[in-house]
Amino acid sequence: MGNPNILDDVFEKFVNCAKLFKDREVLRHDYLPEKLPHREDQIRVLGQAVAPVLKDARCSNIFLYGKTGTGKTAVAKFVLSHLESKAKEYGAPVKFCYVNCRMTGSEYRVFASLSQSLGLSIPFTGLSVGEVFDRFRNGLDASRTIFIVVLDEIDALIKDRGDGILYELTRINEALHKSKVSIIGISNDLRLKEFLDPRVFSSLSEEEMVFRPYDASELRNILLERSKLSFYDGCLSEPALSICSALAAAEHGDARRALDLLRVAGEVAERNGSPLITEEHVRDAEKHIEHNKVVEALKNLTLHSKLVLLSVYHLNKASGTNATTGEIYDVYNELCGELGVSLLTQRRLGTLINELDVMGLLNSKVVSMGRYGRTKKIRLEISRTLIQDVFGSDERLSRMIKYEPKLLSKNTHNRH
DNA sequence: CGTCCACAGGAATGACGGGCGG
DNA sequence: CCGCCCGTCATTCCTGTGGACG
Repeated sequence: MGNPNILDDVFEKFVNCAKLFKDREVLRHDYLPEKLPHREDQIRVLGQAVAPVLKDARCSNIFLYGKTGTGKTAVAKFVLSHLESKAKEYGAPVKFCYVNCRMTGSEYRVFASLSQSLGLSIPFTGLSVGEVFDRFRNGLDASRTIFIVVLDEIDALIKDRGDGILYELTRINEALHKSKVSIIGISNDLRLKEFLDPRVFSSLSEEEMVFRPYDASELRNILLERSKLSFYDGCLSEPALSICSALAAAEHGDARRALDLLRVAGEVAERNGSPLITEEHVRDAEKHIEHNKVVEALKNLTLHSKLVLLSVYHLNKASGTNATTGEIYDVYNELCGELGVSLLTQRRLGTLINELDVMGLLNSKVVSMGRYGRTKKIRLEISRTLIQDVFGSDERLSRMIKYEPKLLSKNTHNRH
């Protein structure tokens, strides 16, 4: 078989080159450090807010706002884990449950997850939401605890499912005799209140905390702390550290982003056999991360979404101008015909286009062409070559890349 | 100034695979 | 095994609309 020397080389290089990583885990964003620099105030305030539970009282419901990577989740977990150990010390019957609403996905699973943390077993599916809620309530009351529910990324749940779950939760205390519930809501979206029933909102944010984005120097400190744990001494160059924090600061002060950059930069450096992480490696890392995200997104699309993208691909190439929904539908129709695939409605196509827009693969904006109607102008947001690269490996799709839609030639009645 | 195009995008309603309790 | 409910994807039907044209 083949040529073992090649692999030998790779392994050899890996083992021999200076090791950079002491502990890679530290740079993951779900790692909870012992210190959260620049969040001392928030920790203190949140700590004060939840402290009453140690004296058997319910604490206020609290809402944490802030963009991604501003430390909301970290602060909440940090405070609660300390609270938990304090509670043990005092023998206070406190329990908490952390749920990430976006990951969890639905009301049903949120309640299932809450119930499980109480030791109740809830089937994956099969029950009505009401039934799960009842079981949760009963189980909770029986457990005689003060229960703190952390609902992270709550905006994701509310935006497409409404505030029913929160309404139920805010009222649950009325039905409890031996237990109490407090809610800590975490939202990335500052406009969340607009989506909420005002009654729910006011009961939910008895207290509010806003997390400002980190600035470059704060990010720098955070990275410095973590890099001490994750890399061996002297492996990280000053300029690399600075550029990491600057890049992440430019992107709404996202610490998560900064940590990702640093970790990937480390991996790049390691692969290059460099004993030092340099500015260059960080820049490579930036491209790398972006590229990977897009490729992953492209690969995971459904066939129809891919065909929509390809339709835009063809239209943009042919006319040089932006495509409209109608044109896309025509070309998409043709591609489906070529592949012998049943086609979706135009209505459905509209939502697919919006989804692709949100993912940043397309750019669409509504424009009115007056007498000639109202539509969306759609443009590809990613390079054509990337589409060719990713879709080219699929036999059917690569045929559709080469295919020249007939409609393009006769469909040249473009005004203005 | 009203008309009317070419859609946008909300609401209601299936169809369907998965999974439950009984 | 049946009847039921879940969540997801899709269709059907629908009302809404910015602005160039006449």
